[in-house]
Amino acid sequence: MHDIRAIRDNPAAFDAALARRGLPPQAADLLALDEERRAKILAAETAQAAQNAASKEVGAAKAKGDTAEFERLRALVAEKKAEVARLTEEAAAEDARLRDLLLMIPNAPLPDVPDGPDEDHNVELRRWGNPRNFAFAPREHFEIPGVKPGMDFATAAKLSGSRFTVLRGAVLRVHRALGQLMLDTHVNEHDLTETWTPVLVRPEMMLGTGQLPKFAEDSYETTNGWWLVPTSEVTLTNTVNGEILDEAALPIRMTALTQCFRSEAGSAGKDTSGMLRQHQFEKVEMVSITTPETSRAEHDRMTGCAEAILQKLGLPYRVIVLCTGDMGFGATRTHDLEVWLPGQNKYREISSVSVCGDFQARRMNARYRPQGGGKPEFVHTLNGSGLAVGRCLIAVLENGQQADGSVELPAALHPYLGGKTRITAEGALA
RNA sequence: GGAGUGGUGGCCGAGUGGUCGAAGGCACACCCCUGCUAAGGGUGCAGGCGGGAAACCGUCUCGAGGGUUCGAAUCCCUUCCACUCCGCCA
Repeated sequence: MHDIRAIRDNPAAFDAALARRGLPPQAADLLALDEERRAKILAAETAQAAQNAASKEVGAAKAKGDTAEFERLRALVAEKKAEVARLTEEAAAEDARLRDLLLMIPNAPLPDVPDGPDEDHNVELRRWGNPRNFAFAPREHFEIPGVKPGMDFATAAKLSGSRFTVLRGAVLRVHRALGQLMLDTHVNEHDLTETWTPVLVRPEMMLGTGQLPKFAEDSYETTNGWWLVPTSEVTLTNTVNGEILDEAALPIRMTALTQCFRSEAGSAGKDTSGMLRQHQFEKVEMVSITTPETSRAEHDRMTGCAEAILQKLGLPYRVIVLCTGDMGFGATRTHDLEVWLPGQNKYREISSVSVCGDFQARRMNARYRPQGGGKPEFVHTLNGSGLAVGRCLIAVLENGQQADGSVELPAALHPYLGGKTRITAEGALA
């Protein structure tokens, strides 16, 4: 959420930021509403002050036994009270209107984010690793003979419908190993605190991180008003919702392995084969809570944490910075990691690492008290996948596939597989 | 699901109709003393909103919403949440 005072101070900068997102200017409308709102507040508070003053006099009049004056003041208070009630209600309504509008406006891109309308204008920052040369036509993950017995879409469709997968045996073991490898790496080597959270949350939390109110159709709501998290960014980030933290406690670095639930509304026809795009998937998430001064450096650090996983697995990838038109709602800058999928012969997103500035913090009212005292300030928040486990499984399978239908697994996984190194063409761990 | 208790400032914790935005403690900041490793003293220190160049002023907030009253953290209603006991249960 944007700070209305910042918009007041520099409306042109605000509209320029919107323009970079491909949105029409809104500062004038917002500020007009803000004017109205402040006028209402002033009127309401002036009336309130009058009522309070009269109230005090009432007490004095009563103490003196001045009945006439007492009754006169009583009437005055009653009159003011009605006026106050009307004006405060109007002021609150203006305030809510303004807030509702602000909640729907995306974050401003940082200056060094490339401009562009869509993903074609994203900029590649670097590549790591070289795609294998296959002496045969590499298959997509769900076509690999050794994978097929462990990846059952028909049964999943019976149970739940499309965009679900049933995993079994060796493939599932690799899936589980990947999650463990990621968590261990982040905990042991990156100093993140492993955290286990609910996946059902109150709507206020979804509002805090920005999924609500604008993107309600992308997530699932339960019959009693909980929401299934589309990412544990929601729970990890909202752990500081409403808090005033000591600066000394920052940065707070968390990681979690959770189920994620997305309705994938609007993605009909996209990635319908395999388990690339699912309604339910597993993801290791990273979240950092920092001061404003350190959030940019933290962004690079977090990007590195995600890259480390792909490097351990020997999976070729590239890092891109999303252009203004492709960035998510709450981000000021986003790095996507795209892993090489030989079956598709392209790089596909496997991680997205964003620095959100104080955008989410303002929604959550999450602050810290600066060292040396002073007023609380909003924290900065960052989140990133480290990594999407299902997509990582796909990458491991496709990159490790052999001509005979078996899959060679990365050495980093072997300890998590009881020393086994491959999936046979028949689907067994060996 | 049944019965009960409770929600106060960054934290802990007093406060049961007016003099309370709120004692005390902790934490934190600055200063003094001491002189050395969980010593002492002093001062300051809730947050939001609005006005103001600023000093500062106004206003709201004691989970939330509503009510009683001239006046509510304190009384009443509703609601949310937490905890305890019982029941059920992975």
